[in-house]
Amino acid sequence: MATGRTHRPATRSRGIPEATVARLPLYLRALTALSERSVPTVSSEELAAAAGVNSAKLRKDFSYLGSYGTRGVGYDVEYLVYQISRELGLTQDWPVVIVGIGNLGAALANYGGFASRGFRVAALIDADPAMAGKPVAGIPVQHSDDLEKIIQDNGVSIGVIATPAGAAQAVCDRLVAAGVTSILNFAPTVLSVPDGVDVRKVDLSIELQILAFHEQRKAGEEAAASDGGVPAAAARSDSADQGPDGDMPAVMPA
Amino acid sequence: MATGRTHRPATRSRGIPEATVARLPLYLRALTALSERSVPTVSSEELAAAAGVNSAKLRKDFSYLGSYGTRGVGYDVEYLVYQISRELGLTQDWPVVIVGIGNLGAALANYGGFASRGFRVAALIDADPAMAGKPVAGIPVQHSDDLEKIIQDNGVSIGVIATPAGAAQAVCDRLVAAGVTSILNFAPTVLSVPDGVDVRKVDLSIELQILAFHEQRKAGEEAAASDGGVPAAAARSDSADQGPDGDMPAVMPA
DNA sequence: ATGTCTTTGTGAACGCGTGCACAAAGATGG
DNA sequence: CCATCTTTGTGCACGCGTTCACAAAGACAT
Repeated sequence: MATGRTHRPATRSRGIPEATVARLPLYLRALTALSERSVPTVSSEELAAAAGVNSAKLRKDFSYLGSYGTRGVGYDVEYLVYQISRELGLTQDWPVVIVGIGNLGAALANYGGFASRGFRVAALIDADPAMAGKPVAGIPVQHSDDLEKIIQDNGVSIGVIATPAGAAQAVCDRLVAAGVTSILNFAPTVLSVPDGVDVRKVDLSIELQILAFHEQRKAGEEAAASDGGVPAAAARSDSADQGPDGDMPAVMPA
Repeated sequence: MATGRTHRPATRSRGIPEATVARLPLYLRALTALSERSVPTVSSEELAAAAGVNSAKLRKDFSYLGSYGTRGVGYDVEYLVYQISRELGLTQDWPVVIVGIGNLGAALANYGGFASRGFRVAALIDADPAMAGKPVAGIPVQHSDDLEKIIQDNGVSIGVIATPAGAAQAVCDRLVAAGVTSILNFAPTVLSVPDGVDVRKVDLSIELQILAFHEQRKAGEEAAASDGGVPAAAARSDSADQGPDGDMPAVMPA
């Protein structure tokens, strides 16, 4: 997962476990693909394979939504698409603002999957006056002075933060004060928000570091295995290597 | 979290829980900020607040790495930065390739936090011949025909996929065949990989849908609370509303 | 050297999530 | 109408992760 939730830890919503909610979009995507191929029904086994999960898990997930399957047959694709969409709240329109129209913000604005399911980019906002009026993805960028007005006029409740880390908390505070209650944060910072506001973060750097951890471990194991069983910490022959298992309070490449 | 892991489910690496590994980058970021402000030591309480976690959790996380704190005082910032960096494998250099230089790929290439900690963009790869040679973020884009050679020449073990969904699995297969063992996937698809290869995914669409779920729930609760206790599904006055709790196997806005 | 005070490190309990394995349900064919 | 076969829905057990609460450890003052 390239993400981690913040806040709202144990508040099981209407009995649907958080882990299940996180998988529903996955199922929905697989089901939509089946729907486009006009497949009428699908078994838990097939759908689970398409979504990359265990079939028992999938069945249990669906059981939280209700009994939508038919034993001996499987699930009706269209029906399930509708039920999951409704459960996720995708049968209504969600206006979204993107704040911070740099490289990433522009990429997000252009992202097709954005508009595809109930989400609509209501406005693009940037602090740079030079950006104001310039169209990105067909939408004119507006200056952040008007942030509050934009939020209120469009009834926006979901905000995307794609600003530099330094500006993120201030933007977040303004969004929340203006009425936004869900935030998707791409800035590499921990945001603090009042209760009742959901924050999800997407952090490239964290994901890479997690991969590096496992990568290092794989390299170490492999070296140990071919060496003769010594559980060495890390042993890569390429690239400059620091002390193998040093304990010195050294400085870092930062 | 804007992510979910795939594969390597229970394989506790060297005794460090996966959940802890996922938090180490967070601690590292907070510690680096302290280090830049020349703060010598920090207590678990302070650091936990900066990282947005519980202090007991933080102490337990650190206990997996060893006893690096001093009772009555706290943790030495520099020392801890080094230990976590080493544990995450950031004391070595990780060449990374980005495949798919569209809006998102370009944004990633330009992302500063990329190079900051041990990661180096070794190459940008795209399937479009028109892109070949064109510099993005100061690095010339190379054609995907040369993918295998690029991987091998640079000793790349981490690949980032930023292609359209349709191309992702094919790119993934080629990366893995060429020797990549860790993949960060931005394409909205489930990738299947052989054992021993780690995949982490970052999926904007999924994150938004999770937010929408909670948002809908909040709106419902609020309406129920002000209405008189009926647990209605959703009741927003703005924007067109579908049937409130319909059960019909209807079609979807897709 | 001794006492006090702060903060770590961890034992233990609890809750969530996962996966097995099977009974119940329904379709299908004779 | 009955038997068989497929597939769902779920009870149950297990393991991971989180949190509490406290004993042990060390700093610091006297």
